[in-house]
Formats: sequence, C-alpha cells, structure tokens
Amino acid sequence: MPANAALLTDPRQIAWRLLLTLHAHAYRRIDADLQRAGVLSFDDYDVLLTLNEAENETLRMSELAEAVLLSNSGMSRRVAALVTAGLVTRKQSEHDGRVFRVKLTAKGRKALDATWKLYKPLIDDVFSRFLTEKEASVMAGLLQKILHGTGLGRHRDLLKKGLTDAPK
Amino acid sequence: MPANAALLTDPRQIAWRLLLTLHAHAYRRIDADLQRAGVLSFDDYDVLLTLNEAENETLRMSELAEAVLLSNSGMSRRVAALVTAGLVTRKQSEHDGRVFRVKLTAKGRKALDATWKLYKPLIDDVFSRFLTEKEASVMAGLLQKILHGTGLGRHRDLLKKGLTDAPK
DNA sequence: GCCAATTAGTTGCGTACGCAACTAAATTTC
DNA sequence: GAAATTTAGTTGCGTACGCAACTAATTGGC
Repeated sequence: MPANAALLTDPRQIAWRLLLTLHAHAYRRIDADLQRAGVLSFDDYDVLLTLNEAENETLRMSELAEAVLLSNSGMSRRVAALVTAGLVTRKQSEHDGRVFRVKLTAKGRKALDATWKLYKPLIDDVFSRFLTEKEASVMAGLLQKILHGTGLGRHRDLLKKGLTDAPK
Repeated sequence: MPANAALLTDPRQIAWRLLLTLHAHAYRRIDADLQRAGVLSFDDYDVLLTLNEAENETLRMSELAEAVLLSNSGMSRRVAALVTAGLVTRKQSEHDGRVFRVKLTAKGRKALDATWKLYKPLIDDVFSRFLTEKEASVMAGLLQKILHGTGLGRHRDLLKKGLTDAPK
C-alpha cells in the first residue's frame, strides 16, 4: 500500500489486505485439491451451484455470467464445455430466439454432490475450523454489510436469508 | 454448496461464501478501474509492493513468486515485462549464479505511489467505507487468526505488526 | 576432482480469459 | 411493415497463466 506496509495502521486497510491474502491462499489450495481429486473445478462448481440454486435449475447465459462474475464470452465457452461433459443442457427459448437457457442435468447434480463432499472439508481446513460459530456470524455479518452496501451482492441474497432465518 | 444454498445455515459456510463473493466483486471492480486509469494492474502492483516492503527492496524470483502466489514460470514472464517497462531490475547473484535478484527502480517506486493514489480510494469505495474502525479491527483480527492458523500467512506477517503496533 | 543429484529459473505447450467485432433475433420508429 | 436500433450470445484475437520439460549452476558422494 503506502511506501512501507509496516506503517499500515488503518485497520480497514489491514483487513482489506488480509482478505486478499486469505482469499489467494485458500482459493489456490482448494482448487488444487479439487483438481487432484478429479472432481469439478472450483469455477465449474460455482456455475453448477448457481444453477442448482436457481428457480427450476435454469438460467440464461447472461444471468449465469453475471452471477459468477464471468464475461459473457467466457460463459459461452464454459457452458459449451459443460454441455459436452453432459453436466448441463443449453436450449434456445421458444419465446425469444436470442436467449438460451442452461439447465442442470441429473449428471450435473451428481457431480455437484460429489464435489461438495470434497469441497466441504476443504473449506473447513482452510477457513472454518479457525472460527467459532459466534466469530463466523460476526464475520458473515460484516461481509454481508459490505456486499449489501456496494449494492453488488444483490443476486446472491439467498445467503442473507440463510443468515437471518434458520430453517434448516 | 449443498443441494440448496437457501438451506445454508452454518455461519462458517455462509461467511466463506460471502468472502468469495465480496472478493470477486471487489477485485474485478478495482482491477477495471486501475486499468482504465492507466496505472499499474492490480497484479503488477502486488509485485512491486512486495518488493517495496522487502529488505533493500530486493527479492529473488522464487521469493517474489511465493509472496504473490504466482507460479515461478508466471513470475519469470511478469518480471521480464516489468524489466522492459523499467520498473524493476533483475541481476544475477555473484555468490550463486542460479539466483536472480529483482530490485525496484526509482521509476517503479514512482509507479507504485501513483497507483496507490488511485487504489486507496477504490479500497474505500468497495470495502472500507462500510466498516467502522472497530468493525475493521474485528474483521482483521479474525482474518489474521485464520491466516495464522493455516500457517500460510507467514510471509506477510508484517501486517500483524501493523495491527498490534501502532507506530505510524 | 569428477559424476550424480539437487536447486533456481526459463521456455514449450495447452488452456482460459476479456475485449472488440461479429451474427442473429427482437423491438422501435416512421 | 421495412429499415434502424437494441439485445443476446458467439467467435477472432491477443494476453496471461500453470504444468511439465528443459538449461544452467551448485552441492554432495566417493
């Protein structure tokens, strides 16, 4: 950050940088482990998970791209690969020939489950196990606040429900 | 994560996912703005910042690669580009011909400062302004704890000092 | 001292991305 | 209702990456 980071004294900037560092380490670690295990990549998992959460397990290309923060072109290619792998289908809308709807297949759902089995303990390994439930709630609350504030976290607000409700 | 994320009830998993989402949004936003402004990219900034913080503003290739979580090959190419741009120098060690030491140039330091001028308010925009100083401290503390726990945050512990000391 | 093993860093190759230019479908304008 | 505009998605192109194979330099075995 400034001339010398040892001078970093604003806790906000410290927090920001720690967040970057933690993300980088955790992402890399998890992605490598998932790859080694031969399940879905972190990024593909994100796509399928987004579909899984969607109404009717279906979204259009652009919704999918926005949800996982990928360019439209990137999503075009990713979905093409997922279709080839049989994890999703992609079919043209009847009402509007411009839109294509992507849908999770049974095989895709299976892959999602299999990946989650490995992914869950990995999250624990690099993140969860260092937090008490209370601490995690505090952290989630703060992150939520920021996301909500930027107005950017809108399309994933189902998480907010998960935070306030506790239905199980 | 599991079959339906609306069922996500463990605050640890909620926090994890919010962290991913926030990072993705914030990174993308900041990187785009920096690029538009024509200063250093987020990633190049990270390299130069790491050098700037290092003893004598010098590190070897592999240290640099590890610090910013880039592969050695990736760092080779990145440093090559930075040398071309005149932001760093790279010279072979006299004691051990295998190691190459990368050093920040005056121009590099200038670029770092110029980027920081834009970067700082961007951090504020997507992150800091939503947290009180107290909240930021709590967050930093939790992140620190996790990083320290994984044993992965070691090489950036100067931040820890920044947190406990308050020298300015 | 010389050959094997190790270490530091770089290059070949395949992959994934974003941006800009494109195609196709729908909507608006007149 | 045909032409102009807008919207959804895809392809061309250049860039950056990681892994594995490589080169160069050093260290260890004997």
